[in-house]
Amino acid sequence: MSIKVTFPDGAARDFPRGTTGTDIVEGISKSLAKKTVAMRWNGVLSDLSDSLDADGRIEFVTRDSGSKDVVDLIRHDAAHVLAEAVQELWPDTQVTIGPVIENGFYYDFYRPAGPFTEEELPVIEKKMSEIIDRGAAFSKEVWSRDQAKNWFETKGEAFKVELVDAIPADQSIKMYAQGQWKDLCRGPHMRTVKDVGQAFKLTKVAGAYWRGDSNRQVLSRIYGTAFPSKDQLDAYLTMIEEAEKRDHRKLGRDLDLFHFQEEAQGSVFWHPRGFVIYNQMEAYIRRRLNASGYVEVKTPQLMHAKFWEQSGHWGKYRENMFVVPDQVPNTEDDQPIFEVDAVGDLLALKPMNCPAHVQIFNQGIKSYRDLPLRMAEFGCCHRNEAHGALHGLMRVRQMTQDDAHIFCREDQIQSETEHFVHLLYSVYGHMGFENVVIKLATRPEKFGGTIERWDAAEKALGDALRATGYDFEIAEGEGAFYAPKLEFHLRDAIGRSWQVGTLQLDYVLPERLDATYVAEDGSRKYAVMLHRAILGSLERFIGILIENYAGKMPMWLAPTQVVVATIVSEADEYAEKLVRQLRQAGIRAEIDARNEKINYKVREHSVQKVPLMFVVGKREAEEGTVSVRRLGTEGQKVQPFMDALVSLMAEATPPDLKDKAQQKVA
RNA sequence: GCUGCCGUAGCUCAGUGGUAGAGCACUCCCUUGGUAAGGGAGAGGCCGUGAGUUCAAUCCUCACCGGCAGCACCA
Repeated sequence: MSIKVTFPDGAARDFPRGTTGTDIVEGISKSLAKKTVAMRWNGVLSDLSDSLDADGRIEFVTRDSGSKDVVDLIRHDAAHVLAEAVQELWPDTQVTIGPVIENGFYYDFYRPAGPFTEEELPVIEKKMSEIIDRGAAFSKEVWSRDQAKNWFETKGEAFKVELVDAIPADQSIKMYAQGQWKDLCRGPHMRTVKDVGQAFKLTKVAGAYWRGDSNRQVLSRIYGTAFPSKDQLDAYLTMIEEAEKRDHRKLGRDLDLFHFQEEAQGSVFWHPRGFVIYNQMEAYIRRRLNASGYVEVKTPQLMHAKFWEQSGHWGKYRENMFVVPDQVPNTEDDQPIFEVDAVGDLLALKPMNCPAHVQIFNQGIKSYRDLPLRMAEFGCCHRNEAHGALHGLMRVRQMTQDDAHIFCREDQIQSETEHFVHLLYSVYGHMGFENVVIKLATRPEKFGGTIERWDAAEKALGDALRATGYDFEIAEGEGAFYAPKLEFHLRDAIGRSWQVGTLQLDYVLPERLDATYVAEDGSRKYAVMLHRAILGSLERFIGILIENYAGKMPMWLAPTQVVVATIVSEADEYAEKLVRQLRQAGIRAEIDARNEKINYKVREHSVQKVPLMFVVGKREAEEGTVSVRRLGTEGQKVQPFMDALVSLMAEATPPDLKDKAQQKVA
């Protein structure tokens, strides 16, 4: 009996049934066999030692290819080595899981003596090196459920026992041994632990909940990363260091954009320079919304708790709301400040704008002809986020969203979605973002409404997305309880992904708050609501912008667009005149006539990331010129001031207005 | 909120059981210098807060507050 094995180049050969990948590769060439650590069998990444029982396609995974397969295998195996090292050092430590993640791997442990410390990492790394040098081969065994349970129970591995129990009955239980050490694992693995190589590093320790459940045991997680070569590891570590320099929290302080302080945790103090960016962004998005058929409204910050009961927020969202007693505070020192025992005495700061927008929709009677109604608000919302969740501008307690609600008919969902996605991509394009990840978040376990409606809504969103041609992922079960949603994610400097834009399809709120319109046939129908935001919160979006540009904001957003710097004090008067003219032209210009050398001024404004400098000395003052120096470039260009002003004005035009100007010309 | 680490001048950080130091920034003086740091002087800190140990605490212990990382939660 033989099987037919097809190679990547299309050639096919017969091998005896039960041949292993190792047999095949060794038959081809010793040098290839030496480099090969795993295979793809019919497209599935597999152990090289697997025996092959049917016809199929084979592809060898070589360690020096540097492919994602190899990197993942190295990291996965490194996680096993990490676990063995930890158990060798602290035998009473229990192992749990150790997956590969985007830039490395981690392993969660339970150590009775307490969590690991940073200081222990080098010790563990050393032990890992030893284990790798010992070079034990990986070998796979398929065990029965009882055998696996007994083995882990005997070893006191309570977490592993739970994992074994969780494996579906129809799946086999695979154990991988590396020498004496064995772990439950779905594999695959490389040939030996030596294949991991020495280009690995443990990066940090942190707590993590067992099975991601905050009610369960906190485990001690060790993060690490590994690469095929030392050079790649070093390059990665350098990249991380560089990325940390663009942390918006650091840049916010260095560039005097904003600050936080403990009396207002999670709320931003925008400094004049930072608020320029904020205002530019708000003005930009307001123009875009106006041009896209939105109307703008403003609704109350504080509303009665009864209102939130009606909207459903009081029940579902109260723990995230800031609640304020509707009472005069007691001024007696020995008395409680407030005496509140009923919802009737409470107000709440709005965490969302949607219910208030429904109130505006509900004023007067709406006809199907009024739909879609796109209602926007730069709504300032307060959410009582957990302390540990706060993160600079990315996660705040007071935020302003470029929020809007589209009230529409069921048959308008798809066209409104497409309309929105096009607008969103146009905005992201203007902001310089190309890598947008879209997720379609589908029905969660707990959901409101009917399955039919969910299916229809998910289909509408999916169809609309497909019509726009953008790729998207499905985030299974991640939808809001009332509706599926689209999430638009951007990355920060160190690769963390943040949701910015969103589009949520909501049938529930219009029904709760009675948002109806008169249909063509005269009947009353509930409107469908699309909750949508492009930037998400302005705070977060600006945080991402700062990191994306490493603080070097494009001209239209730069807090200071140009500094006129004098070389000698004889040019002061000329410089003042230029700044006046620049400001009259709407340019954000500053003068630097300090008693400092030009080198010093150039350095300082470069560090402050001012995009342009007009340097003026005696010569320029006499000739009516400026010496233009652009951030990030060497050398300068002397040109007449008016020429420089005209090109600066063009460059400082916001991208949407630039587009418009171009359209006019065309 | 949970786990761990951290908390000294505006910033970045040294440091010691006997109440503190550097560089940059800041103020003043000298210097008018042609594209990334000219020279000098000065001012600036209840060493996060509160208890405890000690003859003595910025340093040791505990609690609290805050920051950071991860988790959980989310724009």
